[in-house]
Amino acid sequence: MMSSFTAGELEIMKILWDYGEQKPSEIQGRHPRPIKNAALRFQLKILFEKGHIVRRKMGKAYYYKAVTPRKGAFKKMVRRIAEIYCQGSTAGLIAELIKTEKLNEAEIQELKQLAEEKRTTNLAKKGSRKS
Amino acid sequence: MMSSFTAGELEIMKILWDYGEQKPSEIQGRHPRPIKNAALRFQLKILFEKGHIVRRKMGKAYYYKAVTPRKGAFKKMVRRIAEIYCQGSTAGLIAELIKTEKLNEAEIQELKQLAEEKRTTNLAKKGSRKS
DNA sequence: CATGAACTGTAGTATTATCTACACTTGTAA
DNA sequence: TTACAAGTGTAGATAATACTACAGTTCATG
Repeated sequence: MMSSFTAGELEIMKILWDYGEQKPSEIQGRHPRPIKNAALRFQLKILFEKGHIVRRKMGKAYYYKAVTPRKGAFKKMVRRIAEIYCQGSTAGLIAELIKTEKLNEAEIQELKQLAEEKRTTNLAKKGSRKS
Repeated sequence: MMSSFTAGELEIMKILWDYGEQKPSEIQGRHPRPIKNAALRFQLKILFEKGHIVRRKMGKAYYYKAVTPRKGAFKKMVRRIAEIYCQGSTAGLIAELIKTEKLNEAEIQELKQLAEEKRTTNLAKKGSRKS
């Protein structure tokens, strides 16, 4: 569906996002499950053809790098999950998460703090829009 | 990967979650894209075989109903997105959402309120554990 | 400059997801 | 009770994903 990633593609994208430009054997070593070098390279090829990664030759190997940004993929997944479980509302999604996820005291304080910061930032924007 | 849904399966599960027990033609009418009746029924069959839905005959049609709960699927997707984008921390995920999603004044207040309620609930539990 | 470890390209296969076509069945209403 | 609209089951096509095998290429090194 859409331009979202398959499970296998995500495994690889995560490694590229986490560790930056790498050659296949490096990715292979960081892969969460045993995967043959050729199988991995085949998936890299697909990601390359879809435009999610680029590559350049250095020495005798190709080094692969993500071009589709982690944040963009994140946003897409968030929209989707909000769509399916929270009538499309991301605020509703956050509310649901606060209600259902385990959070300790420090984490809750942190979230309240972030919410407050968000509020003042919003107000500042609103103010500047008028001037 | 895992026992999570494919894109097509999710489209159907969402309809079953939203509208309850239905027959294929009804689901077809609510499907987000044009889908042939037989194609839809084929996907229902897969979901049935995987145990995500059940069916019973009423009149001449089978009526399908979700048994896999919406909340469980939600949790699974949340874990996954937290894994990929927030080092597995759901608190980190919530923080990221607060920082990056558009939220209006009322929504922010609501979230702060929820966080506070969560805090007091946590404290209550901690207290009762001692007695 | 020969050699071998490290890479690459690609052809072929298995599996899964999705869709299509079509013939058979059933309930109901005239 | 017959006819037909509404449903059903299923075989087979197609496409995408994932994996395997293997032969060819490249570069650093003795």
